[in-house]
Amino acid sequence: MLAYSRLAYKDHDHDQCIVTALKRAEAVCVKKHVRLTAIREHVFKEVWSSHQPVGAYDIVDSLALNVNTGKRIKAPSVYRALEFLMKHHLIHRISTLNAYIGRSFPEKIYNNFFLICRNCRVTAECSTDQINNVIEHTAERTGFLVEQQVVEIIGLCPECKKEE
Amino acid sequence: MLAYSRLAYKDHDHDQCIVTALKRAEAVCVKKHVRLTAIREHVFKEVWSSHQPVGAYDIVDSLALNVNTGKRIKAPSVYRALEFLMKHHLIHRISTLNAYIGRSFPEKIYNNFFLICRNCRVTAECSTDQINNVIEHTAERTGFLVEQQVVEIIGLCPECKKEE
DNA sequence: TATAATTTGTTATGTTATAACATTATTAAA
DNA sequence: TTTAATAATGTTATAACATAACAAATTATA
Repeated sequence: MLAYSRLAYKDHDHDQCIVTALKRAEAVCVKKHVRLTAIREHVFKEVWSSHQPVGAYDIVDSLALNVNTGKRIKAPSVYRALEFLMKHHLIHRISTLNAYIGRSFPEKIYNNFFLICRNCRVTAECSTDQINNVIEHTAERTGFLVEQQVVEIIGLCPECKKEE
Repeated sequence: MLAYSRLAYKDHDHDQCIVTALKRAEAVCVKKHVRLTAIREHVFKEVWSSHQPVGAYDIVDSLALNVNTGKRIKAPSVYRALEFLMKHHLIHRISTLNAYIGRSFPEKIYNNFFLICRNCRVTAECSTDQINNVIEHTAERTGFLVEQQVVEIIGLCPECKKEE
């Protein structure tokens, strides 16, 4: 079965995406007894601000001022928040873009991959067991133990394909 | 069919790997009427100096002095050489390590992936049509046009697996 | 040889990420 | 409910990776 973040390619009420994602994140944090602090929540929302991966320094810039103290939030704080969000499987890092994107399938932690549009940068997350199986199977034959997968497909999304 | 760079995991005469790779690179350059200049050859050999991906600044450091002029080869020169080698499919960039590694299958340009040991960093290149097919097939179902693939598997190589 | 095209040198800077240590906030224990 | 432990954040500095812009030298071609 193939699941992917279809909304990425469609007009939609993106605020709703953010609200939903945030609710899920809150639930995860409650369940795990970890804290979704103000900074972490801000960073999470910035990551979720679109279906394009967001760079760490974009987040630094857009956060600009700490709402509580009026001080500028600096890179290490943002990276710490990203690290926290990664650790708890709330976001992904897109290796080929050095950027971060929200998780579309919080329940499917491992076998996901990404379709990254080289034109508009919109990035869809896909989830299918097939790719996982092939990777596991081929790796096993070489005696390699798979722990983590980075599968990033670069090309043209359905919208940008039309225009070429 | 699965092909992978088995030697990466075995004791072997690595100088032979370098010699073979260099010969192939020379042949490619002759065929394409492009120049494998001194710098490019040095960079190529450094990339091939082991079965672990090599960082650009490792190359800068190890090149140290230009054999011809006695001047230090600086980052831009190394990056240009890497760019050239990438363009002509003579090396790969490993996205998750920001590092470069020689191509094991010069003839198989697209559907390759990597098994990267998180312990010793030894990286084996694999070539199989299966993974390619799955990716193509799944992407197509979403209307996405695949142009490039980054498939990097992180885990433990056969040797390091034993020791854990 | 003159001209164009390619390659390299050089300086500076942009971009991404983390180390190290001080301070503050929160939680848990006494 | 003060006290101690833990977690989170602030702050400064720098490491690591990469490229822009322009000058000089080298190589190919007319």
